[in-house]
Formats: sequence, C-alpha cells, structure tokens
Amino acid sequence: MGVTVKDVARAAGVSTATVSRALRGFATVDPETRAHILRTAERLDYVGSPAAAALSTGRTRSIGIITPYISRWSFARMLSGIERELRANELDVVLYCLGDPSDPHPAPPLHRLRRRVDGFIVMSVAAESPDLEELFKVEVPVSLIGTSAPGVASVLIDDTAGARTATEHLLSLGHRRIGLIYGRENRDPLVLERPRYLGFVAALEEAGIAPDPALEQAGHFTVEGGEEAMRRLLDADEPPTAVFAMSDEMAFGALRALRDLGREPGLDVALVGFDGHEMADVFGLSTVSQPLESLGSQGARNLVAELAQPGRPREVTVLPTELIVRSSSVGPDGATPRAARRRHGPQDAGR
Amino acid sequence: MGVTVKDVARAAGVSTATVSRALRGFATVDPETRAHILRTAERLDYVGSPAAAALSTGRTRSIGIITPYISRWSFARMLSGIERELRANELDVVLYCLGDPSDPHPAPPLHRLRRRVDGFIVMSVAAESPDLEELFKVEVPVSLIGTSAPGVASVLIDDTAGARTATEHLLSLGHRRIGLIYGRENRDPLVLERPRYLGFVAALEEAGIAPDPALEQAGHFTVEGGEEAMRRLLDADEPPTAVFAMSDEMAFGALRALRDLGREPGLDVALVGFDGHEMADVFGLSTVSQPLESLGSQGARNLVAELAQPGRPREVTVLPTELIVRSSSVGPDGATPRAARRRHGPQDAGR
DNA sequence: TTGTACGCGTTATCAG
DNA sequence: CTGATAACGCGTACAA
Repeated sequence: MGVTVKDVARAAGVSTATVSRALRGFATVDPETRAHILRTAERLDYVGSPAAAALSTGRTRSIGIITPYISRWSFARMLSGIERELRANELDVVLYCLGDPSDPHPAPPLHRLRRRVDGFIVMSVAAESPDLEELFKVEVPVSLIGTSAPGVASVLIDDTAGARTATEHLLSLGHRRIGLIYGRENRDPLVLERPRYLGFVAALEEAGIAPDPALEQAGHFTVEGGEEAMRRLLDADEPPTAVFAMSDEMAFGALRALRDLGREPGLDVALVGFDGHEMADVFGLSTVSQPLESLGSQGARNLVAELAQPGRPREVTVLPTELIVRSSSVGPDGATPRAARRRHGPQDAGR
Repeated sequence: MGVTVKDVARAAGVSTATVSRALRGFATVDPETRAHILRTAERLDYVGSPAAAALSTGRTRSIGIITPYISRWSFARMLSGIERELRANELDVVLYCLGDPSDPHPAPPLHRLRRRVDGFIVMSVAAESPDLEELFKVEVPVSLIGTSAPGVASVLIDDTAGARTATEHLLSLGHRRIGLIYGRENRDPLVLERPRYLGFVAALEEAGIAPDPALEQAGHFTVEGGEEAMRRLLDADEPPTAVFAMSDEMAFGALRALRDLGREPGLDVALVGFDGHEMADVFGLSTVSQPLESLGSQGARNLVAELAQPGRPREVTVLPTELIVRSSSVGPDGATPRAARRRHGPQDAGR
C-alpha cells in the first residue's frame, strides 16, 4: 500500500536493518549513511507502520483512557490535561467512555483494549468496580486519577478534606441545619462521593450536629438534578439554612431553584459547591476548587514514568484543593471579603 | 507474550486457518467445530492481536478524531456523541487535539496518524487550514463536522441562518444599535466564525443598518473574554442596546459584566448567545441552540458508512438550530413568553 | 469443510 | 558499523 523500509533500503543501497537503525537514531550508524538514509526516506515520503512495529516490539505507543464521562466539565478538563501530556510524549490517546457507573452497561472489553495499548489511565472509577476487574488480573501499567489502590500509581485530591472545609465554612457562618446535595442514589456511587460524604459528616459531628437523612438529596451530578434536589430540601418541614453540593453543576441548578423561589443565595440560604467550575465566579458561587488539568497531566506523567521504568515505586500524589468564598455563602455584603480563601493541601490533609 | 491462534488451534486440534474463520463467524465452518473452537478460545482466554490483524488486513478498526479543543463545552458534547457511535460500531477512538487554531502550533503529524487509523473525523477545522493540508493529499476516508468541503461527507448547522435569526430577533424587539462579540482576532478564525458573522451582517443590512466596527469586540470564546468584550462595548460613546455573542460561554461573561455594572439583561441590554449551553437556562440566557450530540453521532455514522462502502456518494447534512428566547433578550416580564421558540432548519435555511 | 503456506512491515539477533 | 534472516500473530489464496 505504502512505501516500506524495504523500498527505502533499496533506494539508499543499504539493508532494511540499517534503515531501521538510522530512522530510530541509533548511535551505531555511520553519520554519513544515516544522513543519506534520512534524505532518501524523506524523498520517498516514507512513513513507518505502527502495526508492524507493534507486532515486532510488543509496544503500541498508545495509551487507553478509561473514564465514566467525556463531556462533564471536570472530566473534560482532566482529559485535556492528559491528552496534552501524552502527546508531548508521542503517545497516542485511545478514549474509552464507560458511561455512568450507576446505569446498567456492559463491562468494557479490557482484554481486547489491553492489546491495543501499552497502559491505562483510569479516571474516577473505583478500583473494586467490576468494570476494572479484568484490568488488575493482567500485568499492565495503570495510572489512577481520582482514586487510589494499593500498589498503583495515583493522583487525587483529598475529597474528604475538601468537603469538610466547605462544611466547616458553612458552620463558621453560624449555620446549624446544613443540607447536602449528593450525586447518585447509593447503589454504585461514583468513587468521589463516599469521601466527600465522610468529610461532610465529620465536620457536622465535630460541631456536635447529627447528620439528618431528611437533609440529604440526590442531584445526579446534573444541573436539573441539583435544582430538583434543592426544591425538595426547601420543601421540608424544617428546611436547611445552608447547603453543600458535591458538584458545581448541581450547585448551579440549586441556584436556579433559589432564584425561582425568590430566595437570595448567601442571605436566605448559603450554598457551596465543589470543582471550581469556570462559571462559578459568574454565579457568585462559593466552591471547593480542584486543579483538574494538573490531575490529568500528573496522571499521564505517572504512566509515562511507569512505562519508562517498569516496577519503579508507585507514587500517590495528593493535589491541594482551595475553598473559594463568594456571595453564595456570605451574601453580597458579607463580612468575609469576596477574595477570602483558605487552602487545603496535602500538608494538612490529616486534620 | 499471550496466547495466539496457534495455541488455540493446537488445543482444539484444528488448523490456525479454521480458528481464524471460526472466530470471525464465517459461514463456511462446521457448526460443531466452531462451537468447539469458541469454547477452546474462551478456555484459553484467547485475545486477538489488533496489531497483527492490522498488519495483515490493512485495517486498524480505529478512527482518528481531529479537534481544536477537548474541554470547550460544545466540543466535549460532540466528542461524546462521536465516541458513543464509534464504540457501537466497535471502532476505537484515537483523539488528537490541535489546540486553538489562532495560536502557533506545530502541524499535526497526519502522515503518522494516517497509518494508525482507518479514517478521520475532523471537527470545526477549515478544510483549507494548513493543519489539514496533508490529509487531503492522501486517499483516506474523512468525515467533517461543522465544516464542509467539496466531495467530502459532512454534517453541520447553518451558522449563517442561526446568527441571522438571533439578530433578527433583537431587531424585532426594536433594537437598532446591536453589538457583536465574536471569537478570535481575524488572523485565522475558527471555521464557524465567518458564517455567523455573515448572518449577523445580513440581518442588519436587511433592516437598513450599516455594520459598525466599533460595535464588534473579540471575546476569544471564553467567559473572561466575553466579559471584557461586553465592558468595552458598554464603554463606547454610543453603547449598543443589544448584543449578539457567538458562543454561550462568551455570553455568560457578558452577563457577568452586565451584573457588575448594575444593568439588567433584557431590560437595559438585550443579549443572545449561541450553542444552547446546558446552563443558559440557569442564567435566563437567550440562545441559538444546536444539536451537538447529533452532530457528533451523525458525523461518526458518515465515516462508518464510508468505511463500509468506499466511494459511495458523500452526504452533506444540515441539522436544525433553534432560537430559544429567555429573559436576557425580552426581560423578566417580556411580552414574549419564556417558552417562545422559532425553529430554523434546513428547510428554510435559504431564507 | 478444512489445512498449507505465504505475506503483511518492522525489529532484533547474530554473524561478519 | 552493516547485512542476512528469523521472529511477531494473523488473514487468506489455494489446494485438498
């Protein structure tokens, strides 16, 4: 179909072995010969066949990305970071989208994919998930983002600490009835839900407040879901005076519910989201911001390192989150200045 | 490294050729032998090598996606639609992100990629772009989304009609000074900018209004950019009473500028965006909505069809847009009901 | 219906 | 430093 090493070898008057060596920059090739071969290859417009190379070496120079979502804001941002980093390392990106973990879906054909890629980057999928069952059976480089598992490289944020900080912020404003908008019904929650829930509860209990199931509503990580959750919360006999939403997208929906009901965010009901969505500022939404691109690129770097040096010690990196206080929690004229920020990094993650 | 056809053949007591035929469901295999082979393969946990198959057949069963962005909302949505459709056809997705066309960047190594995939889906990149130069030199199946080129399958919306409809809507509300927030400086604009601009100007001129360069500001397709553009517009000697923004993300920024300046959207300044962003409703933003997932999946289907039947007539599909009127253009108590909608599909695209 | 044997384009080994 | 040659794992004429 195309021009092959053989053609280049013939045209350059050398063997295919030498062509291969020259093209891959081996030091054991006479500089003059190499130059000649390079020119010949260029002239013939030679392009190597990745399939043949893969068959011969066993390496594909591409990486599989396993993710539950592509278009959710936070996932798209992480994907972007991953793609940039892998491309910089001349690795191709093979995308595999699982779909919502709570929805019924066929298990991903990881055995098939496994032969297509040199390693996997897995985003926010619990290591114990049946989706990944096959993955850990085989010997294959894996880098985790947003989760961790024993003996596997991973990069994540301290979800528990982030949620705790958000809740403590609401408590410090004097709120005692604090509602929660979480994601999915409990069946098979996204991996980030549990730690965020634990942080929320821990902050409450430290303040001597018992968690109240009536104040917890599912928002399905969508704008609409968040809106409905907020309506249900406000419909209660004793509605909360403050709400923590596990994602900014749900918090946006909650804001809409507040607006439609004529309540002023930060005055009538305080609200804090999670993610650091680029539009949170537009809404004046307080949020726990996380470094999404960095999560992606660091996760990619972990895999690249593992590929270069298999069996090296696996790193677990915890990236810092940051509470950004805006008018949705302190009101337009809140005593806390708009720019008030409290950092929450790995250094005090254990608090 | 792994178990191969040879192993299966030996274990099943047949030849590798028969194994290959059985595994791929050829009719010319005795049902009993096939069942036996399938069981043996299952038992040995056999997985075919895509590299070997690709080398042998010349087909890779994967598709390259060329896109300027991953995490911009509209692109992420289209990507999602593409991925779902390709996966349903058992094609793998290889993602290649170009980066902003206006920023300096190296040309994509399409010659290299070309051997990795069976075809390309190109999103919102002008066919004349130097980035694609190599692509059209080679004989390779291509499906375009958001652009079109002679003799190439493509799916897009009528950007001109969409922009015209938005502008006509503002004109019909009585506005005469209408501002524009476009994307990038003119050097190497995104492919969608030109037709949207033409639609904007056409509507103005039909109403007897000459376009005023002072009323056109770049917003770089970001929230921040949109905010700054709106500030510049309002700083003018004769500020516009209405503004059309080429993307919802820029419109959100514009809304923030209005809020910060104490102007009421829809009352003081009317605003219409473009995309149908999921958060437009939260903001009460009027917008020209486009079916992003459908653009993606239809683009994927076009490529699949081309792969199945090379040289078949290439389709150009124009999907409808829809003007959704909200309070940002008619005010909170606008005469136009909130749900007012006007469709703008292929049928009246020429209007 | 099944088996034999060759080709796909590289890389790696080993001898020169 | 270079060349011949054997893998790599699968698909497929062709023969049986």
